[in-house]
Amino acid sequence: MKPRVRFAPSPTGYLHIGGARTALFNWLYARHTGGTFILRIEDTDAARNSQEAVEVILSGLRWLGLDWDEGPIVEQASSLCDSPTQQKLTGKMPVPLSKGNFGPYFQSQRKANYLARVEALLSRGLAYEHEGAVKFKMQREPVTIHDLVVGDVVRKLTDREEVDPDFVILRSDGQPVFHLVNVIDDLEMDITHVIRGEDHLSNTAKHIALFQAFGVKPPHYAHIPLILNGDGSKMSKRDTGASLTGYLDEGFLPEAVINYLCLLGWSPKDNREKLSRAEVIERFDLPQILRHNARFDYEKLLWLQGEYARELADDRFYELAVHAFAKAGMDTNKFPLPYVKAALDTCKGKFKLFSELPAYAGFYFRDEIIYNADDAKKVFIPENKPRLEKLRDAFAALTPFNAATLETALKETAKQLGVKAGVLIHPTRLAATGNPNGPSLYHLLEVLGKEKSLARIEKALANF
RNA sequence: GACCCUAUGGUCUAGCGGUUAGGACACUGCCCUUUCACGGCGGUAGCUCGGGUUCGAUUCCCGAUAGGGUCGCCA
Repeated sequence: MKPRVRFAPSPTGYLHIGGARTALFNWLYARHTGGTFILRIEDTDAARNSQEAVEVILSGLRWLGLDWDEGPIVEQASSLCDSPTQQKLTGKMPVPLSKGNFGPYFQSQRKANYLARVEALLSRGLAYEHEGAVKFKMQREPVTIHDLVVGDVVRKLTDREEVDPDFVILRSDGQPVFHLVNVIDDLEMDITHVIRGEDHLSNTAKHIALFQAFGVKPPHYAHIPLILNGDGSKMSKRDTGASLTGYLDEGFLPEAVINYLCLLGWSPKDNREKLSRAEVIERFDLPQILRHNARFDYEKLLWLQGEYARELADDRFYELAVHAFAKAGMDTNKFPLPYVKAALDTCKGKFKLFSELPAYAGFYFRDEIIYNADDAKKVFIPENKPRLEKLRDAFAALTPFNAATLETALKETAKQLGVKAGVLIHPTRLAATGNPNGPSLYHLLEVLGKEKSLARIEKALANF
């Protein structure tokens, strides 16, 4: 039988990076084994449940490219959309729809099942009413959990459970609780493998007992280690970097995020770090999952981001770049397309995050150049003024105004002045871009064109 | 507090009784580039501690310590 695995998030309005990793591992296992990946929305908590909150999850998974075989049906959304909440999942759909033969995949639509199951437990004496709620009669003996990652775990009773091991499965307001619905759905959806965070390991004893009460063999469990903050503390909602959406907003590439997430808690064991999606699917399996928690290393993610950013196909690179400028309030559409492309070509491979791009190359699309104060103090000095004037004259005489002629002219001028090229390069760069670093000076001037370049040098001369 | 999981450089990891303990990120030196980035060649830095088992432990066992998790009418 082909594995049936599921990712079962609850719509809280954001998708935790650890949740995304759990989804990824489930998806990878399904794809590796040729099994089925199921997305189930655990929206039993009506207070927190909303269409927008569901959409945060769906758009997050879509952005990562984690497609599900069974689960909610959604409209296609642009992978570039920044705010998932702006996307309309169900503008026309009052009730979320599902695909798959085990639906619906929203727990809010499955309540009758839960109540029937509770009735069955009640009638068989396996549960009882207590202060208006229904409690499950939990066994008093230790439960052995056969975990595919951790191994056999004998879960003994805690001191509290020694007093009362039973737990509520139906609240006094009639709402079923997580442990119950989670088990019933896994059971009714024929889930074969439950891959989830290690934070569920202790509670698995309850789940196993519930499966047994329903007379069904529990699924295989695989508890994966947690993702911690860089300082080793628990990564909670308010920590920066905890939300998947944040990475989208910062201009990360989904392939970089996916690749990095794979490396947290799983290893291909052959020293490979950068792996394509197909390579990971081929190599991924439960035994290679590690048992200890991993700290999130933003720097390493950034490295991977740079790797993928450098090899981006031109079309996608332009699209993402234009989008990044638009987000920063700069409309590149006001400029001729060849100019925009030429400008962006000088930046490719030189920056990592698209959110950096407006600051890195904004000078191409802005008339007002704001000089970096520290650098201006260093290079806009009196002895450089006549040098820059001489260079301006040399540039002004250039007939083909391109990178090659600019370089020759600059070096020739430097030679005549008896100074190193850098003495001319720095003030010129600052005049043209306002920054001490950026794309190749000669190429950037070529893109800017003779008129603009000379005008900027002229303007800088007034600042000495 | 009880119960559970875990422990290799700063971080992610390879290792599965005998290795000069390997790789990657980060840091750093040099080269390349008269910016930045990329690339190339080097470098600093590691088996948490204490007992066992063994001829021999990073590796196996026990304990301690540390970190994380669970003990809800949250999920």
